[in-house]
Amino acid sequence: MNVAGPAYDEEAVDLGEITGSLGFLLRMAQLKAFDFFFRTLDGENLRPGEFTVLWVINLNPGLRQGTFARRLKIKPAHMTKLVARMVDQGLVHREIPQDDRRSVRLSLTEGGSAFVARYREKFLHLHLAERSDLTVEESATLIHLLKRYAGIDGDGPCL
Amino acid sequence: MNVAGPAYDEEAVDLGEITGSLGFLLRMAQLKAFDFFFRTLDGENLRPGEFTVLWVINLNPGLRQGTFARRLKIKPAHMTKLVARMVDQGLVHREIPQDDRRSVRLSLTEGGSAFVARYREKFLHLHLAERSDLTVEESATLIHLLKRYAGIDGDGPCL
DNA sequence: TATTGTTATACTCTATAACTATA
DNA sequence: TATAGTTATAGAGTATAACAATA
Repeated sequence: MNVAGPAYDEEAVDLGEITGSLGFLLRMAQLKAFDFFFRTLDGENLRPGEFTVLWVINLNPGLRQGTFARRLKIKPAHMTKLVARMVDQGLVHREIPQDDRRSVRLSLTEGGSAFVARYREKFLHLHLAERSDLTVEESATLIHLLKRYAGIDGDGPCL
Repeated sequence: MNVAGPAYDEEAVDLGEITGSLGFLLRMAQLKAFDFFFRTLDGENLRPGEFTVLWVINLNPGLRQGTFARRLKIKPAHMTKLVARMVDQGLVHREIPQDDRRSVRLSLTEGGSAFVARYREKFLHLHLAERSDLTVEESATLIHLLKRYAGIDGDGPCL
């Protein structure tokens, strides 16, 4: 059972068929991606989830809070806290429209736009770093298949 | 009430270049995979992370707690709580070896083995369900690329 | 009555540091 | 001193339900 493995002092751990589990692999891959993220943006006051929200508001100013939340699969209660924090940081502007005063429409402040602009390059550059061990073609395939699986853009009914 | 169609009343949200971000896609994919998981195992007292730990202990009985934790990228403090819970549930057995009494060696109890055996099929069957929208070939490619990216099994130094 | 968002609570996972008991 | 694991604390993310204001 004991083949000459890579780590002599570390006991070898057989993962068995669980390596065929998409859920397991997604978790391990996400840990690696986050590792890249935080290593690259070390010291910056920036978290992946928050930047994504700012990014999408920047591209779609004036849409309702719930619309953003559903699209990014963020729960309403969590979205409230996220938005409140960003408002406190002076990045996001909330507006209650007269035609439906239950709703909240979101847009970025000048500071918010500047924030997105400032980190845009780092964020996009990160995509290359994330792919490190794969070839350019393999990366493109991985991105494509993940989009398909997650139902983003592509063909399906992408609510 | 709103019947047919991909929601005409829902405002369209442009995600822009962030759909090329591996981190973003991994998060969206993981949400979908977890959704499958909990829908398939609805009502069962089973969480993906916990089952994975039991699974790996079952395949490698007697290894040290820290070895399992490092391999599954679980932090020591969290691992302690996970193991304590499983011991309380009568699934896991802890043993302090005489040659190094700082360490803890883990194995499954009879109940633990039975637990893994009982859910094994559901867990493996889930892998097929997870892939739903992709062809068999695409699924295999996705699994392969994720393994490569995450550094699991394959070629690299898989600590 | 239904919907939009908020508040409150709780639990999981993560991060960190201080601690123990061994080595 | 260093290591294996524990304890304690804090924060983010998620889930849920009850709630207010509005439709």
